[in-house]
Amino acid sequence: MIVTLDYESELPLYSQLYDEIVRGIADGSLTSGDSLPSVRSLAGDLSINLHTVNKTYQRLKQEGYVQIHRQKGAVVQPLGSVPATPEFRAMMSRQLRSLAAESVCRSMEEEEFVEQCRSAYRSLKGEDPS
Amino acid sequence: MIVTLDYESELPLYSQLYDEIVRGIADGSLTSGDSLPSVRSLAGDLSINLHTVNKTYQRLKQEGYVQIHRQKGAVVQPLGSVPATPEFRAMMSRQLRSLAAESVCRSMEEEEFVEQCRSAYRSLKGEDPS
DNA sequence: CCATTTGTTATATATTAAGTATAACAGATA
DNA sequence: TATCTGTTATACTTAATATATAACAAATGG
Repeated sequence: MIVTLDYESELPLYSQLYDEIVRGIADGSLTSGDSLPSVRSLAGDLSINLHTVNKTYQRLKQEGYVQIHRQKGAVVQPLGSVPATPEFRAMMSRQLRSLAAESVCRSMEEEEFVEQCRSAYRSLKGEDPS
Repeated sequence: MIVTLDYESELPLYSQLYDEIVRGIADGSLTSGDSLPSVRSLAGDLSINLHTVNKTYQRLKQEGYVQIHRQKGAVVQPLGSVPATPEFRAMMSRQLRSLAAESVCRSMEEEEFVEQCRSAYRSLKGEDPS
């Protein structure tokens, strides 16, 4: 799994890393039982601090995406073991409303907006984006 | 237009305020030619600093949502005068991919995901969310 | 048994973002 | 000419982000 970080991004590094790993789980490149690299080795590969990686792993654990064992490291949980909680849905709704508002202001019609969303979803599944 | 700010949010105040105003433009409660409150009066109403409001207005201006005149203040531009630039589409795509990845991990099916997106869009237009 | 690797915890520090507090300036208006 | 407007400048506090070291504890493999 190849991870690239953008130091110019407004998103913090630990957050970018979090996103990439979640994407890996979603698209199947990371699957149940896989171990993530150790915090030290991944930090070394990315040339960032071990605590930054650790913060990412702690968040992944808190959400339930991985379990952390003393020696095996961060182990990916089965896809679907994390429920769509009300908190998640609320967060999703907030973000979607902001995106939708900007899209409306920019004259994006409902169908184009929805198709962008659908294509984002399908791109994870390796399906035809159409 | 009623604006409420959440000091517990991870989003900065100027960003929350930005979102609310864009939403106002999108849903029609703010329309072409309307003047936003002066930075001082809005800051007073919200009990925040004038610079925080000013930062919001500067971003709105930069995006093209408002024009700022010396005495009239921030004047809302016609809906649709801001194009869906490639930069906007890229930002939208990034956010949607993150949302979609988390949704896939949480076993949200494509149709449910897409319907959440559609409903976020429709809620702005006062249409039936179904 | 022992060295190594693992996550974990603890400090300390530097940088930047966010928000506030004041003050002053300049253009427009009544 | 007061008074409103946005604007600019300076200073300050707080919190978030990221880094740098160091040490500890559990598990593994030789």
